[in-house]
Amino acid sequence: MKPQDTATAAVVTADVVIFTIQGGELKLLLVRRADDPCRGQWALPGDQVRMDEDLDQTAMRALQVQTGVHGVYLEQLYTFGRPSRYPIARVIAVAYYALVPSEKLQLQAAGNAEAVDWFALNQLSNLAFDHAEIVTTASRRLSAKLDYSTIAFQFMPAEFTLSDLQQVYEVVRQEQLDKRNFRKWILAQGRIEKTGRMRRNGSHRPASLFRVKNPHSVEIIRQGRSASANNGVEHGQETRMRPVGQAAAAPVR
Amino acid sequence: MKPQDTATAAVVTADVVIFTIQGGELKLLLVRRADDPCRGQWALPGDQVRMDEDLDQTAMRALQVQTGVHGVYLEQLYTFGRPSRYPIARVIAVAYYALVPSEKLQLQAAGNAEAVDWFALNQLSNLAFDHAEIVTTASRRLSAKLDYSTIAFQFMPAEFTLSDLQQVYEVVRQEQLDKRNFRKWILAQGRIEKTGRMRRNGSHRPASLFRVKNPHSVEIIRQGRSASANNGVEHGQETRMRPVGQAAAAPVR
DNA sequence: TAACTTAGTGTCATGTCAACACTTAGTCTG
DNA sequence: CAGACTAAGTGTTGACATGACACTAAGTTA
Repeated sequence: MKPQDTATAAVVTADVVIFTIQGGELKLLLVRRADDPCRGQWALPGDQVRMDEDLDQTAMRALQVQTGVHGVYLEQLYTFGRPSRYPIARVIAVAYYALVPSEKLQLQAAGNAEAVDWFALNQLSNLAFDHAEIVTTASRRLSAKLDYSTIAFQFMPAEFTLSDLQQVYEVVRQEQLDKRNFRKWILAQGRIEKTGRMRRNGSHRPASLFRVKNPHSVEIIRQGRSASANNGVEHGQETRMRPVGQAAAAPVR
Repeated sequence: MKPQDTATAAVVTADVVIFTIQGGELKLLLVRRADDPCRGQWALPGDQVRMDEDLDQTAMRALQVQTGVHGVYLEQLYTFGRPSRYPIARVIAVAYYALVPSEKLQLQAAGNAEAVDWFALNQLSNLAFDHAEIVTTASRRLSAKLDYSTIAFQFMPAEFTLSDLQQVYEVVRQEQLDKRNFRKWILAQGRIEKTGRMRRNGSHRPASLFRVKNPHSVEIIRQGRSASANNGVEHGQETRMRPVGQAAAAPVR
């Protein structure tokens, strides 16, 4: 509430889980630490929040330094502050996650061509600090959000096929989807449209290309079906997850 | 990531939006500030994160100091860190929200009987700092979570009627529900059971009392209907929309 | 005992979801 | 140039969930 004299001045960082889809896998960007706590280990890109900088700005800066990309989806995830998460100093991490379309990927080694690489989600070495936990939280959030928002489009390049899009859902959700049902569902939303062009690659029928009508917005889909009906009158009168406490289920009491 | 010498040591606080249902209204607890930035204004209860204290602990402490209650639902919400949100110093607020059952309400003026009071959500004076924004974020989260989790039970006393429970949904969601459909829906979940006792108050038929079978857990309901498909699912935790950028819709690019 | 008040209960139409297989349009190869 | 190969593309149906809708039951009070 109020900064007292006995203040705990902590270092605050913004760390970003940068996701992309590459080669049919969900990957994220890691940086090999050059400095000492955990030197040599892979860690999430991030930096300290500067004095006159918004948290979002710090996250965006970290994102751009590593990937060079602009204008990608970025959202605050959760704040990690266990005192033991960082040795010696008290460092609190405001974690973000970002989605980068595969097309923008080449920019990877933009800044310093130091040790930066993409890793598939399931083959992560042992990450620095509590970054493994942050990654887990981010993956869950991403997967959940695919269901009830249009966030998946944020992975897509300017033009893509329906199979491409379906693959994004399959890779993130880690389950197979039915082709016909998927197409019906995604087209019924009316959020993508044919570009008119075709992609012909392998030795098979070419695929229609689509674009996202509104690529800069992420909307909520599932319009809150909620606790059964509401209005209507009859006879003129009727009328993360992430609670504090153990891992993710029951709050401490 | 790493604390540098040019470090930004910020003050970090945990502020809590404490919700309860009282008199058919969704209310939250505010404290009148005694100290100077914004002295005299109403603000969310909160305190600085101490050096060896987890963020969750700070939030719980703030909760207990003001309400005296133990064992209520507490969940991290979002972190607010605009440099301008606090004059002079850089103060970053990790916001939490808590749900307190109406039964525990009397404990209100437990600690210091200073200025502490419950306010209906729609009649808030002008709050200190960016606390109005925090409250808005918390309300949205709460309302969303009612839909896809069993969080509503956290408002309930040990025994309650179905009408009581329905009222919680109606008050938070701000819409009327159909009695028959609500009962069907809530009972079909199998998460509450009759205690066998009745409550008789007004001059009308008495109501059966119910209890929550598993009052300490908050579960996800809506089992991910997702993008059409075959097998079952798991589920994450989650929140709702809040991409970096303009208010709440489109991420900055 | 009549009036009042909230508790409590079931059906049906509609929409949504998931399961399911074959045809089309290309390329490649023999 | 015909046959094999590959991924694209396309509808129907049954099961289930949702939401609209009205009257009876069991107390209390006048």
